Amino acid sequence: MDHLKLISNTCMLQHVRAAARRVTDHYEKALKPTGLTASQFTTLVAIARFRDPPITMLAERLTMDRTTMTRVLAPLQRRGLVSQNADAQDKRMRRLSLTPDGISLLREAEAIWDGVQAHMLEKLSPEVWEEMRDQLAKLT
Amino acid sequence: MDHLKLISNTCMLQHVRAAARRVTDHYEKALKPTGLTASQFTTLVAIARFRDPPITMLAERLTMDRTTMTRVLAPLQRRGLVSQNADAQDKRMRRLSLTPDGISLLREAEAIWDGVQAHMLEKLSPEVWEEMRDQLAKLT
DNA sequence: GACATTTATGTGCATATACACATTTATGCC
DNA sequence: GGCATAAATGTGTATATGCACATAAATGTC
Repeated sequence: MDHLKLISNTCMLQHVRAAARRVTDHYEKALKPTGLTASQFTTLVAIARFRDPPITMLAERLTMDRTTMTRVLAPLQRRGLVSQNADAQDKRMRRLSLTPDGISLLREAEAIWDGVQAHMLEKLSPEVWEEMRDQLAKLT
Repeated sequence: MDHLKLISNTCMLQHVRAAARRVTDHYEKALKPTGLTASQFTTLVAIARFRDPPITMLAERLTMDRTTMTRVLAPLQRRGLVSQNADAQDKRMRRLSLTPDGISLLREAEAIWDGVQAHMLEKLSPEVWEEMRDQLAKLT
């Protein structure tokens, strides 16, 4: 097998990114009724889970660049789903929280997630996915 | 475990995308001397491997949207690494090929790839990666 | 041979991604 | 207290990603 075929067939960069595109496609099509993108859904979940996180912490939790996080938040704030408030102690920090509309839309999206996630798990089985997730976590 | 934690911990969308960002980061930092991005490197490899492919075929091979492929090609053509030529039989098709500069830069990038890929395989082992790649391929 | 359909491609738009650089506020040290 | 440093955030720029829509060339049908 020549070198180019070796790269095509085994390159981690290519295969992990292609898988991410395919997975994104599935979830975004399902989430379409909410108008949320993949990044936006993930962000809403993280804000709800981590209770008023500042932007930098949110970015770290999602393994996302801090400045990317800022851009992802923009359409969410424009839609009135997320609000920012300066921290009382440290005025540099902007703590993020879901608005009532954000909470309500997230509930709707969570129900959709249940369905897509179940559908995706059928392709692998929950056990294989759990194992894969742990392996993916090693790619740091 | 509440629903938000379940999503955070198991969501395929989040974990596969986060892994893709991390992997991209590793490869792009290594490829920096070539000035190639992740998508650009992958694209050069595919053009070299599939011998003058038209854009749509290239996009299919890389599981990438056709219009995304068009945009990825733009900076490569601007740099004079890739050229387009209308097919002799079917004038709708634009067949892609590497220029001498493109061939030369790809050779340089391939050498870098060997190093990064080996480094990434150390995190998993080649066997685990091969298994993971096959599982990722099921996520269609 | 004319016309509807299909196929290959491009473009406008919105968001995703991250680097380099700039700004504001907090902290540490003397 | 004053100043160097660090920390949290934003902005300009370039590429990545894909949808909706548009165009041009080939193909099929009558």
